[in-house]
Amino acid sequence: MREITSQQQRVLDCIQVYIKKTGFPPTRADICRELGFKSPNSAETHLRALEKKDFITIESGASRGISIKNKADIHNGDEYPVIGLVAAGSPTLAEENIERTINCPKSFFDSNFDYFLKVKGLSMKDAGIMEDDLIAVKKTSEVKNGDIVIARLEDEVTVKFFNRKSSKIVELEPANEDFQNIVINLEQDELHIEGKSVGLLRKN
Amino acid sequence: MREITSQQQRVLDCIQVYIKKTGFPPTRADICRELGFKSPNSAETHLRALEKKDFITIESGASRGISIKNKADIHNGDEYPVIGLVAAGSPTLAEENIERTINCPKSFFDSNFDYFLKVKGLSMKDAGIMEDDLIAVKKTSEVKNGDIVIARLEDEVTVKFFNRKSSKIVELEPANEDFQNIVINLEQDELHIEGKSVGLLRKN
DNA sequence: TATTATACTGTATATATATTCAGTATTTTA
DNA sequence: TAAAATACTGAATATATATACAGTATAATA
Repeated sequence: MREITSQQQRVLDCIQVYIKKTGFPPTRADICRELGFKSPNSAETHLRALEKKDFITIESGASRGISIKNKADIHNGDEYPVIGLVAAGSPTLAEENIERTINCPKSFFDSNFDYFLKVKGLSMKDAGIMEDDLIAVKKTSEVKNGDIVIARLEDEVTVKFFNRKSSKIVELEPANEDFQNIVINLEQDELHIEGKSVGLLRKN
Repeated sequence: MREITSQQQRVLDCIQVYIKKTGFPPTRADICRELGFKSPNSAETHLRALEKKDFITIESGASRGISIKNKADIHNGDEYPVIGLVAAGSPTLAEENIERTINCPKSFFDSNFDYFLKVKGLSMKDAGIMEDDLIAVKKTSEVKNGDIVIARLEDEVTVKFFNRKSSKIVELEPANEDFQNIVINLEQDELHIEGKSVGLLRKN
């Protein structure tokens, strides 16, 4: 895909600033006013270019129907996405999995983290992790025994204690006597470590 | 100022959800579609009421010119004190009890809160409250059965479930079978409710 | 070298949208 | 007890807005 041009960047910035200032996106006329264009079609063509390059979406027929994409990427500030325990193997931070975002200082937990994961079930209840709790997840595959990890087994995402038994055996251990350990033979089964828990947040 | 009504709350929520979903505010017709109104004027009057009560601003003449207020409150965070479970009967928020402070948005938990309380012991472990967890405490004496309360009995501060048995009997119930209920006869013993838990924060 | 993308002006228009006016009915406040 | 607020339906309309069409010009591709 072609790179964004400087003028298109100006238009994109203009949209962002406008939303920040007013709370809603600009019209073609608004963009012209902000950037000094004399024809609404100037804004229109730039918008269509930005849409083609996947920086924005344009809702057809709707006034001010501009929406800026890649909001998940812009969490370098302090808006952290909250995602559910997605079963499907879709990339965890995909837009459609983000339930909402939480405003939170970067250094809120001792280690930097990337997103909040909403807990389903009680398999970790003895570790004080209850249903609907939000686990602060740091994306990493470097985990050690005893860490609470977010693991993906085929299409299922699960939160468990990590315990490496040998070079090829890993056990995922729940903290609830009603649940069984999950034993994984790395030669047969695929285990993907999404990250580990660095904190927890509960609202009640 | 008059309180927000339930219907106005529905409209406000609808706007919030719509913006979250699409990236731009709804039209009057959109609100009608979402909430089942049959006349755009239904949405219009609700919007004007919300504007009057200062929940939103409406840009005159602009399409989708709705902006939700109070975003400033969300962004200017505050320093909240962390205090230990102090045994002595000194005022809880006395300077010497403050271990440190945590920077956190005001509306971080659903209800406003006043300080973080660092948990000692495991008497509430089945409620997912572990040692060294930080409970977000809202200072209030208005609690109802089932609330997790911060109570002071003589010189001891404790966190338990609140259960009023009768006009003079209150039980403080732990969430751990190794602990006993604390039965308080209000005619004999003094019970002071410091506040209730509105959330929890764990760093690990 | 032909084609496509970029970067605009200028005009026109169907329709999306805010907004007013006219009603009805219930609840809340003064 | 009268006035105001709430909670709607239904119709009408001025205008805000997206969007197509007709041009001009330059730079980047293929």
